Amino acid sequence: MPIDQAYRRLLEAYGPQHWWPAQTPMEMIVGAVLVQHTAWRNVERAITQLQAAGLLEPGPLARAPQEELAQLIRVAGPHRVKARRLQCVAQFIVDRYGGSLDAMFADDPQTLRASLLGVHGIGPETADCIMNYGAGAPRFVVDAYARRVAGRHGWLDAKAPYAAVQQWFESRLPADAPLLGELHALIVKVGVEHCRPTPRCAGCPLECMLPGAGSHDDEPQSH
DNA sequence: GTCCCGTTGC
DNA sequence: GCAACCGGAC
Repeated sequence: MPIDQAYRRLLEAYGPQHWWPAQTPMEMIVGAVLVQHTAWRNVERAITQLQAAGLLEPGPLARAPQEELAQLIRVAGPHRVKARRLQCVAQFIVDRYGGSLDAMFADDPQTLRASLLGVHGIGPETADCIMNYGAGAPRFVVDAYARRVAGRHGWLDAKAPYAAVQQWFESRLPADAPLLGELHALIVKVGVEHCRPTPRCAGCPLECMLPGAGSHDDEPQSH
């Protein structure tokens, strides 16, 4: 069972990440949409803009002029696409739960996840971010980094369907929302720092877990 | 030029 | 299955 060992190594190396980095649940949801295929650095700037404009609430966000909203989040990549997505999510919260996130998170988890997947702009990864970090459901968030790390370590096929990758992780770990949330955060960190498109294995906390680790003679030695 | 904590539409 | 969305950082 390499994954629980990997979790311990990452936690030891990096410490708790305390995700999701947000002041409120709505900010968390907005961040989860904005971060799609975008560097987090730019998402932070966009959220600051939305905060200043008073648009980190479902009602105001849903009612804002789309062009205006798009300009505010311009820094976060495909802004017109994401403006539309944010408003769909905000409208969903208003329509289905009267704008109350407490009401939304009190809904049955399986029902809520299915409903979220029906909202334009929310795919499986974004839905699971909201389910774990928002609703406190024991869901592992499968992102490109998780696929990359797992694929390179030979744990599974990186191109497997979302549900299959998620099942691989969840079946090997406790059904514990904080733990699964922490693992996702740690995997993002190791992904940003080491498991990049071109791997930077030197100094990686998971270096010694690579297939064939210790059998190579071309690795820089640290002692 | 490549890549970024994806999702949608063709 | 794959391009479009898009600006910023390296």
